[in-house]
Amino acid sequence: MTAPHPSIHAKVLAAAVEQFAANGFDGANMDAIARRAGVAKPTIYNHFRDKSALYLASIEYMLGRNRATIASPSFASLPAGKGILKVALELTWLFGRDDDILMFCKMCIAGNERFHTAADVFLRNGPWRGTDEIASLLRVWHERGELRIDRPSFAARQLSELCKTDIFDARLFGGPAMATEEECRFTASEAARTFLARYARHERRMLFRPKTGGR
Amino acid sequence: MTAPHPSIHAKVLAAAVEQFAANGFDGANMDAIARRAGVAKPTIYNHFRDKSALYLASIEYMLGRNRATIASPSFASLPAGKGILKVALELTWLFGRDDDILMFCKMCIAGNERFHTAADVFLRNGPWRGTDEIASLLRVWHERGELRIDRPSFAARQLSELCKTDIFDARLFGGPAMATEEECRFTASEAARTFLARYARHERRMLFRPKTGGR
DNA sequence: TCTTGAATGAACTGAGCGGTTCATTCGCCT
DNA sequence: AGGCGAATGAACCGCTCAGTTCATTCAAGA
Repeated sequence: MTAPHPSIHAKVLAAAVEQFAANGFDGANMDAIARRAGVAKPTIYNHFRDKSALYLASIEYMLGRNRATIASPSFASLPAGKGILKVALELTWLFGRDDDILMFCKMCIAGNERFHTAADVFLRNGPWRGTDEIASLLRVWHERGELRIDRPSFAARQLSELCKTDIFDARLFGGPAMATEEECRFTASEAARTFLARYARHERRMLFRPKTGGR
Repeated sequence: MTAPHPSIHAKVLAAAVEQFAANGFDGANMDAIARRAGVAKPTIYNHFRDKSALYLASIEYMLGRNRATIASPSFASLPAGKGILKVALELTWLFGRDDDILMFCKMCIAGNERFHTAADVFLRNGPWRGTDEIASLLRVWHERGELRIDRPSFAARQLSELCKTDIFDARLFGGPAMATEEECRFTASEAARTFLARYARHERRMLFRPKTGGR
C-alpha cells in the first residue's frame, strides 16, 4: 500500500503560497500551482478538498514559518532593553520586508466577505499569536523587575503597532516596495525607545546609550 | 430629452463601494452590484465604461465623502497633555467607529495591485495629511517647551499607530463591527500615556492623575 | 515477482462572470 | 398627446477556470 506522499503536501503548499501571494485568491490558478509544484492537478485535489481549503492551509503554513522568529523564547535571557529592541527589529522586518505576509494581509482584507474564516485563521495564527508570545516575554521581564507592565497583552500590541510606523501603510495600500533595512532599523529603535519610555522601570534614557556611562 | 439620471449614478457607486470593499476587485460581481443598486446591468454600463472605470469612480466617490479633520488647530491652545489626549480620541474614534474610512481602506487595499494610483491619492489625502496636521500641533507644543520632539512627523505617525491598538485590525480583517466608546477611550488614553512618556518634558506621570497620585 | 494504490496527464464538464444585444417600457419635455 | 432617449430584463456570447474522469504508469511491500 502507498500512503499519500507527505513531501507533496509541502511542495504544493509552498507553490500555493507563492501563487496566492503573487496573484491574490482569484488570480491564483490551480493549474499554475500544480505546474509550479511539479505535480499533477488531480494530485492536489487528492491532498486538499478544494481551492479554499488549499488557501486556508497556505495561510497557516506561511504564518507558521514566520511566527517562530518574532518572539523567540531565547530573548528572555536578554536584558529588557536589548530584548525589546530585538523583538522590534523582527517586527519591523516582517512589516517592512516580508512580501508573503503583506499579500496575505491584502487577501484576507479584500476577501473577508466570502472567506470570513480566512481572516479568522490569519488573525489567530498571525498577529494575535505573535503578540501573545511577545506578551509572555514581557511578563518575564516584568517578573524580573525590569519592566512595569499592568496589561502585557495590550502593551505587546502597542509595541507591534509602533513597529508599523512609516513602513507598513505605504506597503499595504501601495505596491510591495520594501522598506530599506535602514528604515526598518530606525522604526524599530524608535518603537523600542517609546515603548521603554512608558514601561521600563529605571534609567529609561540610558537603555540606548552605551557610550557615555550610566547603564 | 432625458439625461442619464444622476441618482442612479450615486446608487450604483454606493453599491459598488460596498461590493468592492467586501470582495475585492476580482471578487466583486457586476450582477450583484446591479442587484444591490436596484438597477439593470446595462444601465451600469450606460454610466461607466467597464468594471475598472466603476472602481476608479468609486474611489473618487469615497474621497469626496471624507473630509475628516483629526487635529483641529484649536487644540493648540490646550496644554500638551490634554491636547494629545484629544487628538488620540479623535484618532481612535476614526479607527474604531467610522464606517466610511474603513470601507475606503478596504477598497484601496482590495484593488491596489491593479490600480496603485488610487491608493496614492488615498494615502496622500488621508493618513498622511492627517499626520501632517498632528505634526504641526506637535511643533507648537515643542516650541512652547511642553514636549520635546526631534522628529514631529514621525512622532505623529507613532501616535496614530498607537491609536489603532486593539481596535483597528479586527475591523479591517473582520466585519465593520464598531469598537465600543469605552474601548476607544481606553486605547486613546493608553496611547496618550505611552506617547507622553516618551515625548513630554516634565511631570509625565501627573498628566493623567488629578486624583490620588500613586495608583 | 506480483499486487495495490497513489501519481500522472490530457481531455472534458460545467459554472460563473464581464460585457452586449434587443425588444419593450417608462418618464420627462414640448 | 406624442416623441425621444433612457431604463429594463432576459437572453446571449466568449472566455476562463475549478474540479473530474480515466486509462496508464510508477513504486513500495509481501
